[in-house]
Amino acid sequence: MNLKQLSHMLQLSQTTVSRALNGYPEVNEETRRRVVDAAKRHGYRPNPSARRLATGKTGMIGYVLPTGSAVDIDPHFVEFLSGLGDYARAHELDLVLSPADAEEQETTYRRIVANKQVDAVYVSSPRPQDSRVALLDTLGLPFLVHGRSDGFDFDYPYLDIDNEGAFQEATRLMIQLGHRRIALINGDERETFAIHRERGVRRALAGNGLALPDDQVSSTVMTEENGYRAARRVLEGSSAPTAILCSSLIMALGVVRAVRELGLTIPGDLSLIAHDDVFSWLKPENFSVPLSTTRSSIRAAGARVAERLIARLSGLEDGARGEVWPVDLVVRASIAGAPAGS
Amino acid sequence: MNLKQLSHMLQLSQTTVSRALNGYPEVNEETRRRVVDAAKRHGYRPNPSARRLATGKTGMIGYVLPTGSAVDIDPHFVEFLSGLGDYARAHELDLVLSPADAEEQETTYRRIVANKQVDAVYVSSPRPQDSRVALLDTLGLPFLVHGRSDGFDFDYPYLDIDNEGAFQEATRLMIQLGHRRIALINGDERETFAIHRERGVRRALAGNGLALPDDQVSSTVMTEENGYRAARRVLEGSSAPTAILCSSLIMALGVVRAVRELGLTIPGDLSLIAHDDVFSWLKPENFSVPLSTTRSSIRAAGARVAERLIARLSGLEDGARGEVWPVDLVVRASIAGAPAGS
DNA sequence: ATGCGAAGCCAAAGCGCTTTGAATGCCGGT
DNA sequence: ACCGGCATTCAAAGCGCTTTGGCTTCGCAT
Repeated sequence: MNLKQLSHMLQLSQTTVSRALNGYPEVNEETRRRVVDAAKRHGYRPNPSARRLATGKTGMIGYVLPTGSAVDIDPHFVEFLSGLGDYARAHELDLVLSPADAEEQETTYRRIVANKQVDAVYVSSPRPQDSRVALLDTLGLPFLVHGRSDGFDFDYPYLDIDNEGAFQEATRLMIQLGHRRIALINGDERETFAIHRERGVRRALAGNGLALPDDQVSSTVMTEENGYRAARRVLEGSSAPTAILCSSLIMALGVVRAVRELGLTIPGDLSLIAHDDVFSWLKPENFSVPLSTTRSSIRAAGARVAERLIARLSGLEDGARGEVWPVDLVVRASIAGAPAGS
Repeated sequence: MNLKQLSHMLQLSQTTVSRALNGYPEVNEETRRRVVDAAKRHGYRPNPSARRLATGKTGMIGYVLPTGSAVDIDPHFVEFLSGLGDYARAHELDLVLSPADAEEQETTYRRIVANKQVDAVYVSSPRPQDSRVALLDTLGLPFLVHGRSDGFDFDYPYLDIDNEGAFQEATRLMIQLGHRRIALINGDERETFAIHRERGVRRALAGNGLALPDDQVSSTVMTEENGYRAARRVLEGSSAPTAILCSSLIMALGVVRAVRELGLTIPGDLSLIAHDDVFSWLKPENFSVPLSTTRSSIRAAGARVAERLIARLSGLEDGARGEVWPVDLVVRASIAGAPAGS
């Protein structure tokens, strides 16, 4: 059943039927009712390919997926996707993943713009002065950044959490508990979130006349193994920390392993706070010593990104609004006062 | 730059240019060269929307993403996606994710077929007699199943690993080590892979005159917490197992936690083998006691699925071939002879 | 009576490609 | 000299929608 058949059946022109269905004003309400009704009864659905060709709108949002044999997609991605999909579903909005060489994403972005493959894209894991943001801005493709890219002289729409505030808060708490030697086990230092978190830690320390020595901070891809290595390094160093801030639950697994291997205990010898993106398959309360966390649901962020993207496509949202979510600090058993004599 | 402009520039008809570019035989080789050359020089790329409308082909593959507030996308998905994307990238093949209510995927499948949104789809986490497989078969949309769906009287294309063989092998090894009470901590029992794994365990046990009591098997969503609970349950039961087979590394984390809490040791009191889908962020060799595993890279499977899908679209693969990969059994420190007197 | 704007509808022209059906020129065969 | 056949090429007809520009009709002010 296509438009031609439907309009013929209704004894109307395609123009009128099309307009009736798309909510244009220049059609009699009575007529519109007839049309809408008939369309529903016959299960008419406009052919998206045709509509696309005519309007240039695709009804899809895109994401350029960095790939490569050496590239591992972050497990956070899937959680984000859950939220995004959950929201998008209600709007029958599909998501197009365009795989690209991680080192050469620009051509892919250009391609999807030239081909008008999607109406908008979202960008994740941004870095300062992220080239993708600059590119999208000049290409004019609507986009939304999950995270933030500092250092631009123009505004752009983003959704981020208050990484700096969260880690500042967590650090401050450690300090209040008497900790003086605090280490940071962070994510990839090239990414904005990691930079913000480190800044938060430094701020809190500086506010109390303390510092974060370079050898007390590690910035690597967030795997269990890297968490373990970083923890061993600092804990076996000459001035072992009494508190550690960690950027992910997965790294925290490694930290806990290192602590155990060294015969130390949490929170007796070491206090630990990690960031929790909220996974269903790994929960901080289920660590052998329940983990204190800075918590923010990445899934909720996914839903919000979908929501804003959809708003933007339907013209409800414009401008380049940045949105920053506060982060919860959840205290559990993994922190305590600094060990005496430290 | 569109076809019209290009053909005008070449003083040729759109027909000929189109044919030259698409490799049709009825065009002079000399002409073809000219056309191809000019197209490249001017960076001409056929508009996919137009091509789609004309041919019905989209150049995209699809995946119906089950969503819902209670639905958690499996972290395995992202690893699979890495492989898929990595392969698809080389072919400029995009992937369309269509979110659907987990309980009502059929309408979504029907929609993407009716709209001709993709050329083929892949299906994952199949169950026996999976309705999606039956549906796709009748709808005539090319598809490939990652995993297997037993119980159909027709053939369909799939890529699966030998779950039964892997767990049979692992169980047999436990038996050879003297274990007699073996428990299974499995994934969702409704999914084929879990059924096959359980079957593998039972086969091996039966082959040695042993059985798998119902209270020694647990089948739940593969989270750390569920692994922990299942482990506690069996280990605190009246006839605690001396060996456990576990369906995922994440669950194994929970098992290890339970073991530790109960004051037991691996492999002294308990031998453990888990299935490893190969994640970059959590490796079996990094468990406090290195974990023996049945290993199969889900990422490689993703790449292979992409490869076969592409072959199918270009007409290179037909038929309904099932492909089953063997699984490696990797022995590490987590297994040992059954404790004396057990 | 005349003019005019608003409401409502329509025919037809795209969107940019593929593909059908036909035309042209050139060859060897009879 | 004439014809069927092959190699090339082209004009035009879709694909199914949106949108432009126009055409009626009707009510109301002039």
